[in-house]
Amino acid sequence: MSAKNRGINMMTLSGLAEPNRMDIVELLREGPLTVGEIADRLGLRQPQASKHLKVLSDSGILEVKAEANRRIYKLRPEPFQALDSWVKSFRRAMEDRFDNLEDYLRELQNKEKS
Amino acid sequence: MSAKNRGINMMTLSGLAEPNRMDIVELLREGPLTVGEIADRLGLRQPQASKHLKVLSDSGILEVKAEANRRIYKLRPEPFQALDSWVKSFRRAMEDRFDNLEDYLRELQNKEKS
DNA sequence: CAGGAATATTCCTGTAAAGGAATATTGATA
DNA sequence: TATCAATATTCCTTTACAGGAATATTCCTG
Repeated sequence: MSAKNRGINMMTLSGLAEPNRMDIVELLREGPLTVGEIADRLGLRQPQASKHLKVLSDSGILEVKAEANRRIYKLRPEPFQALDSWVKSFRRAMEDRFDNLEDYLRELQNKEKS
Repeated sequence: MSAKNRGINMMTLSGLAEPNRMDIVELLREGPLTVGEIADRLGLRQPQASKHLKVLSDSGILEVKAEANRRIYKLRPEPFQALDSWVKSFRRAMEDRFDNLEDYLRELQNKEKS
């Protein structure tokens, strides 16, 4: 019943809003990688890498493929598409209403008269 | 000398990655508003509204215009443009490299032989 | 200039989340 | 099956941050 509808999944944002996780995402641009490689390349300890990867997976940003011993993580397109739509939806707001502060000021003035 | 360069400002993400602040941003789509109106419409207490607005301003997402007693907050386009560029820059990564997990698996196999 | 409205700030408290260290789990291999 | 490599999980501690309540600040108006 909770989990308000916000046009974008907040987990995507909070997932990305942490430096190490952002670095992981940037690294995975180049292609899928194992936990070990991710940790190495970013200078993270393995457990922390695993934890961040879990957060990113739970938020839908990454997916895992188990390959024997290894877990190979890669980016999922969906959250990025969603983020793209969301950001795009601001274009109109930006162009239109933004700089008619004037209108709003006039409104305020009117309300003074009460 | 810190503040790593990440193609996107993390403050934009952490600014947005909080439900009340996201709600404020969504609300301000419709146009600029005073602190009091924002608090009213979102059912926030005035001090919390002010605090969130401060975070959003400091992160560059909002700007303020002082009008006598009131402070009128509105969205700034730049962070949204930046976010748009950043997200767009993933398109190639998505299309190209994503689903050649196969390549990576072969790589891994080769490394086994050492 | 006293009082009130709009907003910001401070202080306190609770909580979520990140890092460190240790350990558990799973799969491959000798 | 004992062992090793790769990864996940747990427990602990510290820290960042959000909300509540109170108070400060600023500006307007009688």
